[in-house]
Amino acid sequence: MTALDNAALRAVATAANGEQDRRAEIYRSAARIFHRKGYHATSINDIAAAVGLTKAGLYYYIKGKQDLLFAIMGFAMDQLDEQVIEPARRVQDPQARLETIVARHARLITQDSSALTILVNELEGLLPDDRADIIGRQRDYVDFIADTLAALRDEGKVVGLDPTVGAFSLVGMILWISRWYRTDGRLDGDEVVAAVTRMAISAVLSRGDYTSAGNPEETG
Amino acid sequence: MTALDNAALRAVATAANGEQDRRAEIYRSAARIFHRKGYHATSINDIAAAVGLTKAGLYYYIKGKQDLLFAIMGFAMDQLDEQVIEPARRVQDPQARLETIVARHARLITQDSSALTILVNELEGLLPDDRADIIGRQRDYVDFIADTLAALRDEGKVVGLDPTVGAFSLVGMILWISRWYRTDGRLDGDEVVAAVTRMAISAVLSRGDYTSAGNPEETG
DNA sequence: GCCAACCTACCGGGCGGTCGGTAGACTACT
DNA sequence: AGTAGTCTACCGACCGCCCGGTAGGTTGGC
Repeated sequence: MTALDNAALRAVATAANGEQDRRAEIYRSAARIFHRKGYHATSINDIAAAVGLTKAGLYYYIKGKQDLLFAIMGFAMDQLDEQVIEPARRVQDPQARLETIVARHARLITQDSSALTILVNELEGLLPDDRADIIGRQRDYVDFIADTLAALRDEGKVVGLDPTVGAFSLVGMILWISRWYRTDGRLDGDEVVAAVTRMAISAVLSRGDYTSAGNPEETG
Repeated sequence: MTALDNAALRAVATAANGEQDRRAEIYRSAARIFHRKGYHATSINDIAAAVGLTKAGLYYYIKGKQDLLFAIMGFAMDQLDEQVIEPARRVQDPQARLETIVARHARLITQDSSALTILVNELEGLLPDDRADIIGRQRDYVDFIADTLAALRDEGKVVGLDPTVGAFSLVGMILWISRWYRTDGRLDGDEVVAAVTRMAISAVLSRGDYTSAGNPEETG
């Protein structure tokens, strides 16, 4: 029964896909499950079952649970490099560049948040060397945004905002999308991306007439 | 040796504290470790060792790992209710109320982010009933912010921003603080709170002269 | 003598990971 | 055409370890 089902599924999969992207299917499934349950709460058996293999069978394709995690995070970081950082680097005007960063990052998340969310939530599951690698790449990304904010400050468009704090805050706003955005929700992906991008730009650009509403009790 | 050390530590602790806030010390330690390593990666032994007990000794005070987590999250949610929501409810003016929410929530995080961070990161470690409880209280909080944004929209201070998206985005910005803020960093807690509050308000308030910098390549 | 506040020793179970296979497709040689 | 060998893609069974949790003490202060 189960053997037959598995054989049937495998036949379909083989027909649909090429032949050796079975490994890709494993990474995709693992990312989905890590995203849903968390790295530590996910067992190798969970992943094996999700791709129709036994645990031992799965180990034919992967080296271990930690390598699986590192590979997923590396993939996510590559996505960020290729789909966000590189395109944004080609935009000269700082404000347009910032819009590119936010919009592209947000769009990646609305399209498939698994790997990108794991990237920020499961750092402590990595081996020290791997963690250092990923953290370094993440810091580069934040620095890139901070540099863009510094350029806006030099243009006079941003006043009184620490570029690093600004960069972190924007990143937080963007990453949080994966926690509340639902594909079948009231707004579609493009609307969410547009709304968040508008907020992000508005958050950093100075407005000449800004004044606090004042808050008498906010002193203790 | 170890027994002596433990006894010494206990003596000091007993002298310093009252008598039955040993339980509070356990919750505080557990929150700190859950925050650092994550719930699933933390063993009962880790917590026991941190408070100078054996595992069995720890079970004299707690009912189980899951109850410990739920208690911590409940405590964090209580903090949010008492230190953020209730004070903000007493502020009538919508903009001042939003400033109160952001500033107070951000300040809680810069002061001690453990419980509040666990509150958002370890939901899937809870039993279904407990999870439903916490999620409900979290939703109430987001709705409270969204209502405040809706009030600002009615005043004409916010234009074209979906209150729910706005609320989620602000929450994301605030929660992310716990990931980058360091007590010994360049900026102190008050500066961070002020900067984030200013950004949050600026993010939602409309500016008459806003125009996108335009982004030709951002169409595919 | 009693009770709060612990301890040592243990339990069943699930974990990541490995070992020794083997069915079957595909070649290689006769 | 037959058959021996080889390699890919898996599986069942197992390992040692550590987990959350418990049973049954022991001890020291009242």
